Amino acid sequence: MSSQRPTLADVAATAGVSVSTASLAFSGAGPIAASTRERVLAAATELGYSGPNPLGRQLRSGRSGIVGVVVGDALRRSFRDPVSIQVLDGLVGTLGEMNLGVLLIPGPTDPAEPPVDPLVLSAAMDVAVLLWGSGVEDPVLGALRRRGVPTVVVEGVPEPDVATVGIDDRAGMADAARHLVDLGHRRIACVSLPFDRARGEGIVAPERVGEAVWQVTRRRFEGMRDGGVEPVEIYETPASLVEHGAAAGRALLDRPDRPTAVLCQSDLLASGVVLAARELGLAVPGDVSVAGFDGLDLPWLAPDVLTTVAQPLAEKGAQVGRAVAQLLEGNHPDPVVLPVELRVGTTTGPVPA
Amino acid sequence: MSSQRPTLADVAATAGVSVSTASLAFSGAGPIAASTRERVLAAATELGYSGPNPLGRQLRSGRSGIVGVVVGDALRRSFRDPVSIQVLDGLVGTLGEMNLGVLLIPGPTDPAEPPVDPLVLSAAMDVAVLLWGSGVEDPVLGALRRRGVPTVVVEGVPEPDVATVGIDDRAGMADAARHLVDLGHRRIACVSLPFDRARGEGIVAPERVGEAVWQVTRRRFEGMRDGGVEPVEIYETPASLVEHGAAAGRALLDRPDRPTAVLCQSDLLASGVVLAARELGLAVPGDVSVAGFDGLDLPWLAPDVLTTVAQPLAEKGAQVGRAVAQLLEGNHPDPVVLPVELRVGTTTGPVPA
DNA sequence: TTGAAAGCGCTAACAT
DNA sequence: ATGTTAGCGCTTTCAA
Repeated sequence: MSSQRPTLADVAATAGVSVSTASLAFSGAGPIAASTRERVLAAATELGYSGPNPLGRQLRSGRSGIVGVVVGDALRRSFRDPVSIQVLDGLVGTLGEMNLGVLLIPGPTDPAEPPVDPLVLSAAMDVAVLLWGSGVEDPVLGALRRRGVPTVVVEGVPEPDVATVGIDDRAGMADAARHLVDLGHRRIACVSLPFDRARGEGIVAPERVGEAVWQVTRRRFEGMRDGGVEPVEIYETPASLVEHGAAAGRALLDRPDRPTAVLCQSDLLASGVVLAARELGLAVPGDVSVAGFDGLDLPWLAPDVLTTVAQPLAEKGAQVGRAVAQLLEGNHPDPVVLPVELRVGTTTGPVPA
Repeated sequence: MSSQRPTLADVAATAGVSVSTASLAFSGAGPIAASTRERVLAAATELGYSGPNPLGRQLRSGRSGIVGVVVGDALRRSFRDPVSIQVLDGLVGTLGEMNLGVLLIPGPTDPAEPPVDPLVLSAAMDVAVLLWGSGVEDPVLGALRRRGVPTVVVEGVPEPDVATVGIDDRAGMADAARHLVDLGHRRIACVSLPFDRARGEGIVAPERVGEAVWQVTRRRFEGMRDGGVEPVEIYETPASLVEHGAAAGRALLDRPDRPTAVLCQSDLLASGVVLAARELGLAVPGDVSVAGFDGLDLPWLAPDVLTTVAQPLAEKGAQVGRAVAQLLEGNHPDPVVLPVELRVGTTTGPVPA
C-alpha cells in the first residue's frame, strides 16, 4: 500500500486475496465467489480505488482501445465542414458501442509545415482512420504503414493493405449534370473543391483538371463529364466553405456572358453561389440554376432548398466503424461504396429564355 | 526475435547492444556514441522497427500523453456549434505543441441515457477537459474526481480541485443590454440557451430563470438584468442552432405586440431570429433589432453584420491548453476569466417610432 | 474457486 | 559510454 494512488495489489492485500482474484473481481473474466467479489469491491471503495489502471491493462493486452482519426485538414477548417462532422459523429457513435475512443489527429495543414503530425508517429492506437482521402504516396499513410497500424481511408483509392469506405460520387455527379442538361442548360460553370494541398483559388484552365491530386475532386469532375457537361468555366476553391462559394459566385455571375447554371462540388460552395446570386440581384433559378453535392441541411438558405446529390454521411461514419472492427479482428474488410441520390430542390429550373 | 512485431529487445540483440542502450538511441535521453546509435538505427530499419511501443513507454512513465475532452453534448450537435469548434481548435493547437493528443469523449446526450460515457470511467488520460460547463453535482466531474484525473472546466464554477477557464459573459451581456436600452428599446425579448439537460423549447415564465442549471445560461441572464433589461418574453431553446433561433423568432415576432428588440444568448440563435424576421417581412433593424453573443463570423447573413458580444474563442482554447500544462506539472492554475467586447453591427438600431 | 508466477515493452537507477 | 537490474500495473495461464 504505497502513498501514491492505490493499485490492484493494494486492494488485494486489503481484501486478503491474491492480485489475480482481485483482477477477476473487476473484469468478471473468470469464476469468482460472489462473497469474494464483494470483499474486493469493499476494499476498493475503502482505498478509493476506482478500477484498474488502463495503462497496465493496455500493455498487458497489447491494445489501447484507441482509434486515431486523422482529420483531413486543420481542425478549424475541417470542423466548419458539416460533412466531416457528420461522418465523425457516425463514427464516434459506432466506436463508442465497441468501447473504443477517438483520438483526434490534425491532418496536413499548410504545405510549409511538416506533413505528418507527431501523433501519427508515436501515439498509441489500434487502428487509424484517414477521414479525407489519401494522396498519391501519402506521407501519413506511409508512416502508419511503417508502424504497422491497420488503416481505413475514407474516400481513398483501394489499395491492398488499407480498407476503404466511400460513396459513388462519380455516378451522383453525373446525375446532377444530366439534370441540368435536361433542363436545357448548356452554359454551365463548375465550382470545384481544392485540387491539392496548394489550395489555389480562382478560375483555372480546363487542362488543369487532369492535374488534380485529390481523388474526390477528380471523381466529381469525371462524373460531370459523364453527365454530358463540359463546363464553360471552372473555379477552384481553397476549401469547401460558404465564403469561397460566394467568391466563386461573384466571379462567375457578375458579367454579361454569365452561365445559366452553376454545378458545385459541395453544398457549402453551392450555397455561397446562391448567396452571391441574390446579392447580385439574380433570381434563383429564374436567372441562374445552382446545384450542389452532399445533401446537407441548410436552414439559413430558406426559403430555398438546394438541389443536391445526397450522400449518407452518418452511415458512412458507421461503415468506417465497422471496417475498424473488422481490422481489429484481423480481417481485411472489402471496400465499401455507398450509394448517393439526386435530390431536386428549388434552386434549379429551366434555362432562361 | 519473435515472429510478431519486433521489440526494442530484438533491435538491441541485432545491433549487439543492451536494451537500455538501444532505448537511449531512440530517446536521446542520455550519453551515447554516435556510432552505436547508428548501429541501433540500422538494426531497427533492418527489422522494420518503427520506434518504441507507446504502450510500454506509457506504463513505465505513468503518462499516456492523452487529454480527454468531454464535449458538452452529442458530437453532431456540439460540432455544429462553431463556438465549441473554435475552442477545440485552439486547444488542439496548444496541446499539439506539447505533444499531447486529444481523446474525444461524448458528453451527456438525452436524459434517458446514462450520463457518463464509459470512456470517462476507463480511458487512459492524464488530464480531462469539460468543454461546456459542469452542472451542479455533475456526474462526469464526479467520476473524474474519483479516478483522480485532474480536470479543467470551461465556463465552470470555480471549485477547489478543478481549474477553470471562462469569459466575463455577465459583463458582456450587460453591455449588450445597455446598448439596446440606450437605443430606446423597452419591449425586449430574450432568446436563451438551454436551461438544463431537459432542453425544453418555447416561451418560459420569468420565474423559471432561477431554476436554470447551466451556469452560462444563468450568467447571461444576470448580465441582461445588470444592463437594465427585464425581458417581456423569454424563449428557451434546446440548443444553440440557427433553426432554433428561427423558431424562436417566429414565435416572438409574428404578432402585433411584438418586441422591438430581441437579445439572444448566442449568435446562432440571433441569426435565426434575423432570418425569421426577414421571412416575416420585418426590417432589421427598422422594425426589430437583434443582438447576439459570441462574435462569430456569419457570412451567410450578409449584407447584415450581427451586433454581438465577441469572445476570444481560440484564445480560450489556448488558455485551456495552458491550464492543462499547469495541471500536468502538478500546479493548480488560477481561474482564467477572459474579457469580451461589444461589437455593434447593422442589426441593431433606434427603437421604431 | 483461488493463488503463484510469468511477462506485456519499456525506462531509469545504478554499477561498471 | 554501456550493461545490469528492477519494476511500472495489469492479465492470464497453470497449478492447487
